[in-house]
Amino acid sequence: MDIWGLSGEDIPEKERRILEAAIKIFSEKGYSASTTSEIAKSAGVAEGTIFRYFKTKKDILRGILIHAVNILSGRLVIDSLEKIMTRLEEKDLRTVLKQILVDRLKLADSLFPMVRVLLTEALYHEDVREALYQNIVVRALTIAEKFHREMVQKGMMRDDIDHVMLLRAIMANVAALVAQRKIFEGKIEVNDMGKEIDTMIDVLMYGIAKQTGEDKKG
Amino acid sequence: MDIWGLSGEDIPEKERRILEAAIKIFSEKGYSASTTSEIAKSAGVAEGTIFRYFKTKKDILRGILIHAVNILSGRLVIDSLEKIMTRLEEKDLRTVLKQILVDRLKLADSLFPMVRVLLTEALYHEDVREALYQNIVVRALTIAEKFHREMVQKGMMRDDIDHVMLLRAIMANVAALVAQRKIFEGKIEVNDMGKEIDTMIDVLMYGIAKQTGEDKKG
DNA sequence: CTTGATAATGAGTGATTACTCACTTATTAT
DNA sequence: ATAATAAGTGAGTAATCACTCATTATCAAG
Repeated sequence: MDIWGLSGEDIPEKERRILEAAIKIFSEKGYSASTTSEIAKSAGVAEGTIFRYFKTKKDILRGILIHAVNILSGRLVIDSLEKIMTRLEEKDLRTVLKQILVDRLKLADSLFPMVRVLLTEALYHEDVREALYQNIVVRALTIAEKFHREMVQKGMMRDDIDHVMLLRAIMANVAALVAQRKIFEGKIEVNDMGKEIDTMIDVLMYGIAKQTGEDKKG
Repeated sequence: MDIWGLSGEDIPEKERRILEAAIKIFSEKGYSASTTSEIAKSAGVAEGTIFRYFKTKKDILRGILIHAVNILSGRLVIDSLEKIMTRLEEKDLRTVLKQILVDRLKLADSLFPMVRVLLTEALYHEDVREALYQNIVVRALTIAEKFHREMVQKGMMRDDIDHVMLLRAIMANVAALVAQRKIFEGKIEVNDMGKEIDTMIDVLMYGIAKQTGEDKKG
């Protein structure tokens, strides 16, 4: 279990410990409300040690954000998404969507602390948004466009919506499900997660309006 | 133009000025990174005056959050939503959805600074989430259930999805559109907002899958 | 105008915080 | 074993911040 997504990389042991501790503390209290002494204690190092690896407190945050964007834009997100979407072969739309959803939900669970820090900073700082946009949104849009084109070609997806709408619709639903699970966990009762995802895909594919034809539930 | 939603209410002039300034500052830099002296300067009062109206800095935030929840759960959100949803009469689903969407988008625009503060706090504090849930989610779910029941009765909406899914699908799409406009404003080009909303409603109603029947675009 | 009460002020204060640096400990080379 | 270098430490510091309070301004009533 690599909760933080900081394994593998060639980061010095101590620096990694500090970053992991910082993600934990920042994610619990927010950046400004967190203190360097707290991070030091949590990382099991002296406060001075922190400043051997990071010039300032802001630098720790920068380190986390760069990492978060790398993880999110790297193999853990885009690559696996691309893999699912390009290895379409004979799979139908429902199967592909379910793969994407289950994949993304697992990811969102494991990366949640990091994403919370990233999300908060993105809410307040244009440069973070710009990095997010360039590294994730642009790439995701490219993949979505390709996916859409192939699915239209196979006659499985509408051709009268563009890929921006498509990506937004999918991501909005994933985000809503994650938000419901993470923000209002336990409050909105969910009987069965598998069934929940199936229903969501159904709504995503066929909408909320009453269908007159009998072409659903393929 | 009442950007903050603090008009009408019976709040002393000075207190309102302080709250408005605090919303502005908190929304720009986040609660912890904002200072009381900054708020005082922006409100045009002495720093000491703030503490005649609010015992602590946390109390200012509390005041804002209470206000935000009141506004969001009060006439500006739930009431207008209820009005649209209950005065269905002969309107079709598309018209109703469009009314809801346009309504909510205008609202999100005007209340954005307040919502940003609320959202950030909700990300980090369980009690804020609880207040949001009890005052907004529960009430919205009640309205959604009623709306769904009536729409099913009219044969305009699917009866095999529950109202939780319905509300989530609608809110997710609204949130995604707002997020795109506010967070990535200008980055993702949008040709025409009216057309954008129409397409979104279409996707919401009929989904992304290719339809075989010819019952769309009613 | 005088008086009493209330509202507003901003210099001052104790607490907290990010960051430094003189010193200690660990590691490596010879 | 010893020297040289690097890594780690934590008490100390200057700056900042939320909050206080003695003083001043504003206002109302007689």
